Amino acid sequence: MSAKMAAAGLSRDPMGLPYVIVKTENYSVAQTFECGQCFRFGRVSPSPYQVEYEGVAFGKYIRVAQNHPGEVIVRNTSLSDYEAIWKRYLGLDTDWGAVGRRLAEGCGPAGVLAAAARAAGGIRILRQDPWETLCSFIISQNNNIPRIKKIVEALSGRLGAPILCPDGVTRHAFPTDRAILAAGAGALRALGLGYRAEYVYDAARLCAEGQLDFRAIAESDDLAACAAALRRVKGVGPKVAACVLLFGFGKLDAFPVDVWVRRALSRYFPAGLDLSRLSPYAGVAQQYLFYYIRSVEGRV
DNA sequence: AAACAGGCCTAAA
DNA sequence: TTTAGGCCTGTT
Repeated sequence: MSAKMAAAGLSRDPMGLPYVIVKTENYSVAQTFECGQCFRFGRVSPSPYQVEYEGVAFGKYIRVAQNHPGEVIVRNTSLSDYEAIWKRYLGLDTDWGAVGRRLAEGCGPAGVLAAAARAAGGIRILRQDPWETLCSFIISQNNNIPRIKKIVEALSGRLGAPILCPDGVTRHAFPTDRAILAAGAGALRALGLGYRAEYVYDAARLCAEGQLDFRAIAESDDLAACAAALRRVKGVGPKVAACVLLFGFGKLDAFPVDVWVRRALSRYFPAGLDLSRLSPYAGVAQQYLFYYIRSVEGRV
């Protein structure tokens, strides 16, 4: 994976934004940001690029653009921020070819998983901020993606640190645990979280009290233990815990089972699916399946 | 207008 | 250990 700034003196694109071009393989920016793993990115349209998404992560505003599957353009970033943040966030430090080969050998050339991999193989699992991921997927429960996005934006806009962006718009970071704690559960309810307000508040409380050790989770290889740690937060069950491990910690073997995946499993694998065949990348297969059945059902 | 949305909690078998 | 209701809120 190579990243380079444009040559010296050309470090800004025609719109005046500093950018980095990354060579890669079979990367779909659209699938990656539309597959439901993150809630703060949206399509930029019109755009001089074939596809372009914009959003906030790790307290910074970026745009991610693409003209073909072999190249990703990260806009509004310095090279050092790319190396320190975006390379990892965008999954550009992972050998996805190896992931694909392992999944292919686990599920064979025919069958639904192979079809799903063909349809959704451009997806990259993002490595999002664990705290933001935890809150976002608590909010996601019994909820739909447009409203999840709306709530996360409301939370950020009200409680997150402002970010002045090059287009003159002020955007906002995702709020810290302290900010949520200070706001109180009532304020969260007023922002539209509904009964999830108490859950997010509880997450903030545990974090602020040091009862939730993200570093320990990040360093552990014991998925069950990691999930158990996350489930100490009220409102975090098996599905949300798995999502946080997959999308917030890059634990690619975590396998969230939601209504869609449950549907896919019962429809396509009535006899059951042996997840160990997909290990240690079962979560990637999960995301392919999720994307696949939703596209079959016309939801994407 | 009843049901549903990338679940989870509590109570009860 | 598994199962039944209830839950904020917006949309269809």
